[in-house]
Amino acid sequence: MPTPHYGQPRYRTIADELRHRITSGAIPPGTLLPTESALTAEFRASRGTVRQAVAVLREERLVTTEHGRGTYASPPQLGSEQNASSETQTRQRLLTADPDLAALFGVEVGTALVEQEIITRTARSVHMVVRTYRLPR
Amino acid sequence: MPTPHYGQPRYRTIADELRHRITSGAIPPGTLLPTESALTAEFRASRGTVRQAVAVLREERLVTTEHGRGTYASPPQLGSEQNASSETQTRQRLLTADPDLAALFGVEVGTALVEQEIITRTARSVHMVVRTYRLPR
DNA sequence: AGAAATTTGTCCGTATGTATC
DNA sequence: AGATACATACGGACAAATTTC
Repeated sequence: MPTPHYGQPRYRTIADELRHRITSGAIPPGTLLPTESALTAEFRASRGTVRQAVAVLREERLVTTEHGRGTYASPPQLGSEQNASSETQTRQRLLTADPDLAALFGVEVGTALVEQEIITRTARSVHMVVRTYRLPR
Repeated sequence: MPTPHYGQPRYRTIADELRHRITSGAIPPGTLLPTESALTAEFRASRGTVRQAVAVLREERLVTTEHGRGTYASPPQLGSEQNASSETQTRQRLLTADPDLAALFGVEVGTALVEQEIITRTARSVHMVVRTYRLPR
C-alpha cells in the first residue's frame, strides 16, 4: 500500500518500461501512448505515480502531451527530424536584467531574471543557442 | 541538500517570496500562481513544503485556491475574464559574436551571427523572451 | 447543435520511510 | 528526541480540452 521505495521508485520503473517501448519501436513515433487510466491498470499504480512516470519522459522530450487528447510518442507531425546524433545541453541561471531586457519586461534594471540556455550541438560543433528569459515565477 | 533550516523554516521563505511577488505586482491579482509542481521545481522543495507555503498565503487571504483549477492571487472576480490570448512578436537580425557566443560556436569574436528574438506577451506584460543564435548560412 | 464520454490537468488529504538539524 | 524537510505513493474530487455520439 504505501510507499516502500527501496532501491528504485515505482515511477522510475514505469518510465523505464515506457521508454523502452518507445525506443524499441513498440510504440511508434506519432502514436498515442496508453491513457493514464490504462497505465494505472497495467502497472497497478496510482494515477499520480503514472503521471510522474510520463513526466519523466516528457522531460526527456520523448513524448509530448496534449490536454484532452493524450500523450504522443515524440511530437505529433512537428519538426519532422530529430537528429539522432545531436544533443542538447541545458543550463539555467539567474541574472540581472540589463537595460534591454528590463525594458522588455517592464522592470527595473538589475531585476532578477531566469535565463535558460539550450545548446544544440553535435560532437563536432554547435548548431544553435537558444536563450530563454523569464521573470522568476 | 536536505533540510538546512537555519533561522527560518523553508516554507516560510517560500511563502515570503510568493507574497512579495503578489504584493509587488509580479503576479497580478486574478492570475493563477504557478502550480504546485511548478513551485516544487522552482524552489526545489517537496510538495508538502510548497503546500505549506501556499497555506500560509491562503491564511492571509492573499490567495484563494479552487479545487482542480489552481491558486489565484486574490479572489477570482466574475467579470475579470482574462485574455488567454498570448501573442508573439518575432524579430530577426544580424549581430557580431561577443566573446561568449564566439566561444560557443567556435568562431572568432566579431563573426556574424543570426539572432532571432521571439517575445511572448499578453496585452499586459511580457511573458518570455527567446533568443536563438545561429551561424548564417 | 448539443450532450455525454474520454482524457489530461490540478488540487486535496493522507500516509510512510528517510535524512538532517 | 523533536522539528523540519524530502521523496514517494495512494485515492478521491473537480476543472478543462477534446472527441464521440
